[in-house]
Amino acid sequence: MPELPEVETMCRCIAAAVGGRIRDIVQPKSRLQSITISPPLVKFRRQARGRTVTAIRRLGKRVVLDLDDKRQGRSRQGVRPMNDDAREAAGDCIVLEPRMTGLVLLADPPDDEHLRLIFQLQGGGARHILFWDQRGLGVARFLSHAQFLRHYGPRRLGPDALTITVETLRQRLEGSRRPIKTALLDQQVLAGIGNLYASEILHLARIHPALPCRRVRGAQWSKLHAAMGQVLQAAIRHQGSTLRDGTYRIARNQSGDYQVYHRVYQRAGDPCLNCGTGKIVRIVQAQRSTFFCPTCQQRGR
DNA sequence: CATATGTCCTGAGAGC
DNA sequence: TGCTCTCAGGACATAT
Repeated sequence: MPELPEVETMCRCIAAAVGGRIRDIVQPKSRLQSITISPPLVKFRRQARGRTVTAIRRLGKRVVLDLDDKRQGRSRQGVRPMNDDAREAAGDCIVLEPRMTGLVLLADPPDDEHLRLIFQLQGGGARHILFWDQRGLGVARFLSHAQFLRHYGPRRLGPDALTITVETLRQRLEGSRRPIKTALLDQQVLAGIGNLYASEILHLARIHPALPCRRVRGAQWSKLHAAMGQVLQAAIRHQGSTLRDGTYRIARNQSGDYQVYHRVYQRAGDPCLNCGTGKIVRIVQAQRSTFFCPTCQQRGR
């Protein structure tokens, strides 16, 4: 399940595709249901053909391919630098949402049967961008700038989890009755955190996942904010987490590393690596597994 | 308005 | 062996 660190890794791995011009978009024949392509492929292809990828950005858990202006042709295009604020694009773009099992790669998909979409390129440093997705819950969208704002504007997507300030984080959550873990998963609150990293972050911050946001105290906001940065940065350094199901990979034979450093996720029954006395527990919140240490993460403090 | 639940999808694993 | 069932969860739609 690609979250911020995995999607950041994908973006870095496909950066060579910047400068490439989209020749065509091909959907391999498959016995499986098609992923969601919006607008439908015929129109998508018509709009994307001939456009140059000017930048590749991460937007929360999504990959964005910025495109040059159609009317302008290809010669005057400079390469737009990667930008921290994901909402700076001015033109059309393609957004790829990996959701549960999607991967965006330049080559070596885990297998061919789940290859969903091929963006054929010319020029630039890559021949194509591949969208591979085992379960097929992923989405590919072609969006005008106005559509992009409608889909992914500040009302739909909160500030990025890597760059949000502690003040903003606090502002957006304090007073809410929701459990802190559920709130961290809400992409309107902040973008990028999913089920795995929510558990890891709360464990590092030593906050009980069921603690209502309004009960989080002053010092805990700083701890939470710091833990978010630490966990996400470390996970990026290790190129994300490849879980037991082995779905996420950087290429066919290359896994992420960060699963080795998980302290709670999928470790129910194991001793806590902080205190050594507690056993990691699994609970269910909003239909999702949460893992935590009842000793280190008490509701009170 | 805030929060909760159902739905999509595939493959793995359990149980009979 | 081979069938059916359940489960995993990101994002969105719908319900309370």
